[in-house]
Amino acid sequence: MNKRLFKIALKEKRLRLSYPRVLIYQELSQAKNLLSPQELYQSLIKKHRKIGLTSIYRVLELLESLGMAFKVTNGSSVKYRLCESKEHHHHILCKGCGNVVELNFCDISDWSKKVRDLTGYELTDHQFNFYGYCKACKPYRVQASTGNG
Amino acid sequence: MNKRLFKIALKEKRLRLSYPRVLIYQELSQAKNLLSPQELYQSLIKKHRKIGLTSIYRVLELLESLGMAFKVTNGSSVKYRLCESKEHHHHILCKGCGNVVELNFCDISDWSKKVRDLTGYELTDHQFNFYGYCKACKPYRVQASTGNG
DNA sequence: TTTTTATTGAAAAAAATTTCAATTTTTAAA
DNA sequence: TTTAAAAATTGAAATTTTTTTCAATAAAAA
Repeated sequence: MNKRLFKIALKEKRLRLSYPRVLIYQELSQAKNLLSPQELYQSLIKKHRKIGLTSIYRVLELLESLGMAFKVTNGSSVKYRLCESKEHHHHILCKGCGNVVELNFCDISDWSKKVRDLTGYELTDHQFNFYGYCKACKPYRVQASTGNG
Repeated sequence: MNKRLFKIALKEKRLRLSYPRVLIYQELSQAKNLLSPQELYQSLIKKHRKIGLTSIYRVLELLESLGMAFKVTNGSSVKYRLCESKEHHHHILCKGCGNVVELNFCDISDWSKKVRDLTGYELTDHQFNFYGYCKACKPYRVQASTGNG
């Protein structure tokens, strides 16, 4: 997702396009792999950019809340990547290599109705995550859980 | 979910039914509200139980990985509750009061096929979370996001 | 029992969050 | 424009939360 859209998203929420926000956004968008807050911080420091670790955490959280970044928690490791699509979507993660693929479809209508009827809740949003093995990892797969009822 | 099932689950995974595990399980099962690791720890210390904070974190993680507890992250607050059902299920959280309801259904067949066809991944498990407002909070609802595509 | 193996918890380390004064950005006024 | 005022944002330091390490202990198996 490109910088222009970030700018627009910020404007919409009356948030400011500050230097740290741009820095962090750019660094993420250039990254080949998922980045941890620490990696992101070190990477910027190495480039002699003025940035505080606090801002790293804050901006990553902001990007996630805007639906522009995806947070991958793997055990105790936390990493982020920018989303390719600006539309609402879900993700699937490979349990072997950690690769993430975006799923740009979302048929939630049946679910919504069922959930509403069953609980009386008014749905505002949702989050689906899928886990599995990608084509490359499948052959090496050991002891995969089934765990989906 | 009762203690017997915890015992069985541990045995299946060749894990031991240790005193800290039982303690924490019981404390959670008696809790009226969701509990943070710190709350759980303080609560046990007040009752003069011998327990380390490290174990709290470890056992909560264990329970979650067994599908017996649910971790609710709300901003920077982390809380846990025991699941009522031992079957695979999903959750819906109220954005107003934080209440959690279990959703004991899961029609994932369409999704599975779609995801497999689209990505080539072999699915092992998934996690759905829904957010919204419960009946009680609906009238007070302010500025709800739509965010579900 | 004895042996093997898993688990614990204190302490240390690391990660994440909060606080708050200084700074930056935006808006409003001249 | 330029300047002044208002509001949001920053980051260093302090704090809190979470994780790791590892020797001691407890549980299960032999």
